[in-house]
Amino acid sequence: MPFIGQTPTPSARDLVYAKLREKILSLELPPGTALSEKESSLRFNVSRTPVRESFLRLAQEGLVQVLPQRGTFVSLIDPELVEEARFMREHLEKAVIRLACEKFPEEKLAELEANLREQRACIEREDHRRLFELDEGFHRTLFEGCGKLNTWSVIQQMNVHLNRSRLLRLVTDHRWDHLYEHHERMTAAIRGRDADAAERLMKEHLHLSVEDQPLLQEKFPHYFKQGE
Amino acid sequence: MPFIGQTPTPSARDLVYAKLREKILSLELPPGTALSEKESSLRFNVSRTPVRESFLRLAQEGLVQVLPQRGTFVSLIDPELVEEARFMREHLEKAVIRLACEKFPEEKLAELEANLREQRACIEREDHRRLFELDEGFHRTLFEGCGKLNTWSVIQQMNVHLNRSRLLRLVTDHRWDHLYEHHERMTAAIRGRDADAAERLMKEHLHLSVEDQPLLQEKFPHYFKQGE
DNA sequence: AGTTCCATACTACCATACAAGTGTGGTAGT
DNA sequence: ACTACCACACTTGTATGGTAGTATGGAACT
Repeated sequence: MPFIGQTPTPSARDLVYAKLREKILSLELPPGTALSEKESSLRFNVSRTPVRESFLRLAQEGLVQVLPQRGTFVSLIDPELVEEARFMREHLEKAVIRLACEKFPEEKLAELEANLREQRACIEREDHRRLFELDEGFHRTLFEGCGKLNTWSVIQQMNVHLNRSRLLRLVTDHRWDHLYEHHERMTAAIRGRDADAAERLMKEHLHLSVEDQPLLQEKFPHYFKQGE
Repeated sequence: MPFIGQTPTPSARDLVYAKLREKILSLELPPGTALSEKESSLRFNVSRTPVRESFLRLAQEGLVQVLPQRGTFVSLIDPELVEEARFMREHLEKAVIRLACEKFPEEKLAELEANLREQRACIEREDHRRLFELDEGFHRTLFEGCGKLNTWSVIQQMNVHLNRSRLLRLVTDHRWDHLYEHHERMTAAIRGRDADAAERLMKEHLHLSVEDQPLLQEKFPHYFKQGE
């Protein structure tokens, strides 16, 4: 029996998809890079079919752009999408953290606090990569504890654009301390059931992520889609 | 030159996708129906490839479920997804209608009012199908006027589940009059820049769409995913 | 020198063949 | 009658060849 679970054996398509997505989100494949079914199929030692299918999936998520008979390219970061991703997150996460102040399973709260501890450790040893993941995990746990995990998934999809932008920012700016502080104060607000404070904190927190967006666009102009 | 525009000639894949999606959302292919790449390829007179690719796309949107080596099935309606879709819409649309009360282009406001007129006509001649579309259009215009069209697209994706449920409701219940009245009052609130009233109206409006969800699940049990 | 045209080397799209896993119904054995 | 087993008819996953459209560089012509 080949391990029955959510992964009854990951297909070649899924593997290729995961690797490409990883490379795109980490900016190892920067915006604008040309991809090719054939080249990728050689690179991953599979046929063109699974490569092609992973391209289509990435295209649907907006990570690549497929131009028929011309080529497939890593999408430029669209500032409009970045802003709307922030907008969505702000309003949905404000609503969720309000829910959390009413009712939140103790187990998940402990998970948040464990996450906080690891964040502290990451700041010590300046492991920004892992800190980025922990930030994701923190917010995810919030949604999970409120039974809104599907909502989080949908946000995630829009979030890929915001995240590429945030990662770019990480290159030039290392002030990630506020981030931890925010998370800590939000957790405290949930414990204290102070919905108004929690909502206010969340709003500030999410506004930070696009704080110097214009500077980024100036610094890496060829990575961004220019306004119409 | 083959008409350069947004559709440089729709591919076979896109055509198959559009037709299947249409059939699924209209419940012509009810939840649970078995599909097959081969059968569909014969039906649409194309090879398996474009059919397969449209299946994958539908799967990513959650409209079908692909079980490797077993088959592809139209997804059951997941009540959890229906509720979260409503949750997302409530909070995002409340935020958007608030924006609309601050600033909304006159042109789009006129569009809303034209939509309202057509809604009235549809109620007269009991064209519920078209009324459903107009309802979609009304909300879409709201997002468009606020420059949040991408957000609407993301909502739409989650919305497919909510919509199948709403369509099911349409079969048994024809009281669509409130709907028009709500839309009219929301438009008035925007004109009068009364954000609090607008937000309250929107909240009520969206709560209506899942009003008798439990009854539906009782009436069409085999269309819904049962609780874990 | 500048312009037009065309061969060529790409691209993604589609059709088709084969591989591998799954469910089912019939059959042989008990 | 019942059970175990196996062949077979499905399913999706992968590989590959051919088609049509696109971009590009060089040759021929003005």
